[in-house]
Amino acid sequence: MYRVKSESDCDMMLQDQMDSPVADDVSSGEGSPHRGSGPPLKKGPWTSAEDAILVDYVKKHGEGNWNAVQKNTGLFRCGKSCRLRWANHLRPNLKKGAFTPEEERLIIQLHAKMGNKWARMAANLPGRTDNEIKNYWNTRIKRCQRAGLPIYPASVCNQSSSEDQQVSGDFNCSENISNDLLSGNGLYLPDFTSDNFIANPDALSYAPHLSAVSIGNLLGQSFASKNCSFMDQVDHSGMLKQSGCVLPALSDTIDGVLSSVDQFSNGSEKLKQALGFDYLNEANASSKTIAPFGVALSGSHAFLNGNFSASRPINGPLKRELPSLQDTESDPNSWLKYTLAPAMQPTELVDPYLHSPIATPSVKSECASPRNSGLLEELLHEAQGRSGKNRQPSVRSSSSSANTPCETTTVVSPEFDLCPEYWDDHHSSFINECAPFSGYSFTESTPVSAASPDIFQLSKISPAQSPSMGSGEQAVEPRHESAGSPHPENLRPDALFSGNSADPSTFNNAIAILLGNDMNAECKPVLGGGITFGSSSWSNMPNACEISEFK
DNA sequence: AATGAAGTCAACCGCTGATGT
DNA sequence: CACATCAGCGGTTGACTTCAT
Repeated sequence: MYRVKSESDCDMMLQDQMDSPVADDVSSGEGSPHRGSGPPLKKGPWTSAEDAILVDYVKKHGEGNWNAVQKNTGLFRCGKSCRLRWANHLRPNLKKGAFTPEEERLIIQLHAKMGNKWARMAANLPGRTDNEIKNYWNTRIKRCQRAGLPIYPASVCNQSSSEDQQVSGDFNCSENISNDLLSGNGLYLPDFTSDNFIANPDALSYAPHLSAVSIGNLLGQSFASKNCSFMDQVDHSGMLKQSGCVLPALSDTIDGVLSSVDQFSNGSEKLKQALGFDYLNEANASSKTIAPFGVALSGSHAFLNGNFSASRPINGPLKRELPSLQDTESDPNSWLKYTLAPAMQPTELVDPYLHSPIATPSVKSECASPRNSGLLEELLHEAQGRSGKNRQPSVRSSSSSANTPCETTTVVSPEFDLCPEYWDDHHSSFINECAPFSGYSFTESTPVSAASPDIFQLSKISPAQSPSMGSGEQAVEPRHESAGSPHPENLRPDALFSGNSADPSTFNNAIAILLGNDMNAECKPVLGGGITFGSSSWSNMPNACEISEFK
């Protein structure tokens, strides 16, 4: 008679289904948007009667042609729903029940390799469905997030790291990149350099550290990678080889920025100290918060960790899958919060810069799920072990209070300790150099007081300038002089600190791109190891460390 | 015991690529 | 080549359950 127009129109109904044996179920009222134009397709939970009909149909006709199920059986379900029901619940050989520890490990390993490719992961887990895996992963993400634990345990990271060098045809590079770019899978941000990682396994970030991870930490690690080339760290799968873990290509980009910052900061030891970077050279700086960059990036650990939230005005697909140690919903440090929340007043924007969520070691009670079968314990164990090791007292370290487990605590960061004299001399250049990280632009006219970062005048990027805008738009309107879109090459992270990069618009644009404006840009692996973003091949970019601007 | 938070699960939705016409 | 359809994928939502207070 008439067919379902498309699967998006599942609600459309065949007229002849009025006589369906399961028509009674439909009348129970679940979803009936088309009452006037025929019986609606049923939504909601399947009944055993419906299951029986579907099973019977598949036995007779085999899988596929799911829309025909509706026609041939009178089942008031759209083909899509039938397929899903069959695939997830009715097909034989489905494994039910909780994941085994082995399966959990496999999932984590696969996710480290593939990102959110649930179907492909399911292919590696006989009897498991993509939906199951997806649910498991999301739950796990949530749990780890609350606990401030890394998503990938060290063992998995190490294994993935080594495997990753072998696995290249297993999955498509561009897929990985784009997916990971979008999903921010790079939650786990261990040391940026393999040397560091190997020499100092403790550099492996763990929960409390990561939850308070700052750009300073990352920068500090980056400082150690003097000879690393930006692109050298990118292998064909878009991961950071040297990281000791698989890191998405986004991290490459970030690393490029950091390398550039490296250039900047390395040549400005005094400035570094003045800005509170001096601890970067300390062995265990990871639990500290850096205020000046905190303005710019402290919250951005969310970004650096790949934590985006669609609950903020950002591209929708970025929300749930994102492994996040700092839920932007609860984390006052969220950089995106500052960047994208238009309603916030500058004064409101300030305090969070000084606050750092500190996860306590005593996370187990809350975070250990009774259903967890091992991996989480592994993480917890690791976290606890490391927390004891790494939490060395420091003169400058934040005083963490006695928190309830997993409680997010705001601690005034003592890291912000500007040298007034130096700041007076250099703040304007610093502002110009660093502002882009924040999503705000410092104004040079801003009176700067060494003791108080909150006197920074922050001019917010308007929502219209946020990364949530379409890829074709100008993400960040240059707050200052620059007009028009800069050439993509000029937006390369390494360019940010090279040459006369004092133009904040360049930084702002670059950050906008990093944050998503360019996320939809074509990102393809290039034979030879480079990655092209759109038409601009980054493989040609100079080694960031070769830029001598700040040497 | 009541209540709210968190976790789990099933299902839906929108999008995309493949295929057919 | 354009369009329609289908199958599949990934993200999201909502109902239900479990747990903690």
